[in-house]
Amino acid sequence: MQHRSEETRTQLINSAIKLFSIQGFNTASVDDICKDAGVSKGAFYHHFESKQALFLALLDVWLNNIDSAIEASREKSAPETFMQITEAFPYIFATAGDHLPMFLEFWLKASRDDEIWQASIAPYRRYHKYFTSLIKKGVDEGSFIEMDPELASRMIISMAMGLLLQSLLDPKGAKWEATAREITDLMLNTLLKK
Amino acid sequence: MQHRSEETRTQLINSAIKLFSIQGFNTASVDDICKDAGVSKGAFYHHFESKQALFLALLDVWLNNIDSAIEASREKSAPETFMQITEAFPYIFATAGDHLPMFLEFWLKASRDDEIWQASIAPYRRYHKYFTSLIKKGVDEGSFIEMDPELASRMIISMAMGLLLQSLLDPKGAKWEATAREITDLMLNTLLKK
DNA sequence: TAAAACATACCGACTGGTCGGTTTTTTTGT
DNA sequence: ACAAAAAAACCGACCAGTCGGTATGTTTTA
Repeated sequence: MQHRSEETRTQLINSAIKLFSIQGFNTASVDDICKDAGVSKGAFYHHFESKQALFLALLDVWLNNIDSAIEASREKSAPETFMQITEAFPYIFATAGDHLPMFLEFWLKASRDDEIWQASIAPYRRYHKYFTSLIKKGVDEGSFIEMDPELASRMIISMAMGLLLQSLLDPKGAKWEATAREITDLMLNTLLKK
Repeated sequence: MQHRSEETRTQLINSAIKLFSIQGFNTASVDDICKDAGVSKGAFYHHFESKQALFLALLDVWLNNIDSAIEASREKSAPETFMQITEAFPYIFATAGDHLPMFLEFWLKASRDDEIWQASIAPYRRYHKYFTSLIKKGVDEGSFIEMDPELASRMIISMAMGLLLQSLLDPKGAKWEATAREITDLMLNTLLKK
């Protein structure tokens, strides 16, 4: 088979996402991941230098997914408009919501591991800048109430993060996850529109 | 000494909070905790049935702290008024903000461990009910805009959770943690007041 | 046939938890 | 009041098992 090597690597990453989400980084052992992927330990260390390197590869995959989602939403709506915010959110929810424990796992590890922190923070800054610029534009055009743009964007992102967490925590989680987009819209319309 | 037993237990809990916050539940070993507390392993397992039992004890301490904070804020302001919300937030921020990694640790473990989930969810339900009743009252009295009370309270709690997380994640974390209360007030005043 | 991909066997460090025994505190008997 | 006895608190060596990682051998690919 030609692409066997690539398939092995993909299998390892998929199994890692699955097991890290269920068990967490520490509890899910390398052996577990290999077993789930149907691959030997030797194959694992052929593709990844260490368990930490695998985690960084996972982070890379995840950030690329979000990147694609944002880009897709930018192409769908007119450039640099307020609609981009509401367009982008469903993508972010869909991508992050599927692997929410993994999401938290990233944050926890990033807060304790500088290598992972550095890998995570750059895209976060990019999104933050993106939202900020959009809101600033809205304020300049008079379509939003007067408010510090950075503050406003931070509040919106906070809303999104909080809602994501609540959909994990709440017994009615599924219900709220489904309406997360509507709540965000309501928030945007109520808070920002004049 | 009379209270030696009690002091040993307290020391173990304090060391556990400290090390779990820094290293996380899995990485911080029982030996590490005992060493930090200046106590033997035998003493540890005399006070706690298992490492998991220690974690549940920590959760109990933390929830009691928040309980006290909420109660304190209820006593300070007139009963069942809107002010209680803004009064309570600084306490919640102060209590949770000090041990934010621990905060995430609780959530992660709760999402994977039903025993911890059950221990965590009851107080959460209580606070949620508390906020909901306050907002419902405001709507009835006409001091808030028309809005589903549960939805409104959920948005506020989401804001608070999201802001807490951001203060951990952001390089300007300290700045935002300091102004978290002001942002929440702004949110409340802008979104809910007619 | 050489190199890349994968499998197997193994290592030392470390883990949560146990256990026999010692010290300290409290209760009891007189 | 005071020692004897019982109970609670504490100690630290130790166990069986697991971990991430390595060394070496076998198969597959180009």
